[in-house]
Amino acid sequence: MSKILPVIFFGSDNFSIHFLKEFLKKYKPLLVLTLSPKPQGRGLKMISNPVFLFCIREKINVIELKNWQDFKKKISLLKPQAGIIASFGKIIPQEIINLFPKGIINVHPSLLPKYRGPNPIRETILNNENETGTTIFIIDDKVDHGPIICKEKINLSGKETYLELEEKLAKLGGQLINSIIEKFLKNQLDLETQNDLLATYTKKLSKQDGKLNLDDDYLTWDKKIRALNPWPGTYIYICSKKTSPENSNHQSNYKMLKIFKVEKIKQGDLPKEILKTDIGEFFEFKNELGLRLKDSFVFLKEVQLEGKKKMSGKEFLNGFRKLIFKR
RNA sequence: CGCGGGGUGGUGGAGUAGGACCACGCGGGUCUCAUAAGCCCGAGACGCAGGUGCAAAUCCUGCCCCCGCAA
Repeated sequence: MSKILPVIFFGSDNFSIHFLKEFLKKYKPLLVLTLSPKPQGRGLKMISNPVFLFCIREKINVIELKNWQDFKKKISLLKPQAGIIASFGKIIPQEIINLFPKGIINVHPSLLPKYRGPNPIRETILNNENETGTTIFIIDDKVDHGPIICKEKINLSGKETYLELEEKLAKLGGQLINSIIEKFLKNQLDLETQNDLLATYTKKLSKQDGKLNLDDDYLTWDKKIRALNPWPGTYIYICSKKTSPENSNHQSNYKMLKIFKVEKIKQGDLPKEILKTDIGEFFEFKNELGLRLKDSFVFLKEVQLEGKKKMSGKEFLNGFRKLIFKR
């Protein structure tokens, strides 16, 4: 049986859900607060937050944040001791923080003070770090800045994708919280101030950051593909005109081709003609779609053309062979 | 009513009114020392419902489904 703790949980995405799954093995929060649905997706439909749906399914008290005033009333009813945040997506006003006698603690997927800010997991992969971890700290008035309760390191193999690492770090966060929360509520923990001199910051990413260049090397592609999927996505542009595109390179002649998975080919396995392929050119080998990069040859294993479904490189080749080898 | 693309054999595509085509896969045959090879033969499809036309995959109307962008 889970023990009910006098805490309120704040979360709004998959990281929060992975965390919650771990947390719920031992405890239950008084309440989960998530963000209210906003118009999104195709047709701007209202779609409930995944955390909201998760809590309904797990039969946990959950409310959507309408405004902070309403939430204050909720707090005065429930009288929580502390708050726990895992990827909430909104800054909590100081006024609200003050209503929690023990404060609010945050689960952050990096080894603070490194990788503060909104994208620690993605940037960790992009920078090819060989270690990362999860940090539990108490929030204050600056982003990811408060005193640290505990942190735990994990080693990276260089093969992790965003989704894998997100799940792993969230789970670790749950385990850490489970091991300290009761002591925390009894004020039995020592805190460690962050050394701001060692701090690094991550920035918001945009679609633009997912662009892959045909003349980049394999490592760059690999890092981006692992770090930037499913969002913001990694892609190249290919010419979509069937007949001689030479007379015009107008933008409408190009379509975005998302690239989800590539696989490096040993050069020794390739025949001579293919080794002569120019950088950035496609080729066909053993019924698979290949692409020559700056320093290597890869198979495109999983791709998606604008407006089409995600498909294997092989399937893409079946239909778009003429488009790709028009020359 | 945010913008846009699309539903064609098992898979991915071409095809804007009159023989449904291509690639891969599948079945059979054949060639080779051999092949994720070649050659021959074959099965199998136009999302649903109406409408216009001598004739509809193609034009019109309604519905269902899939997807990209933007946020």
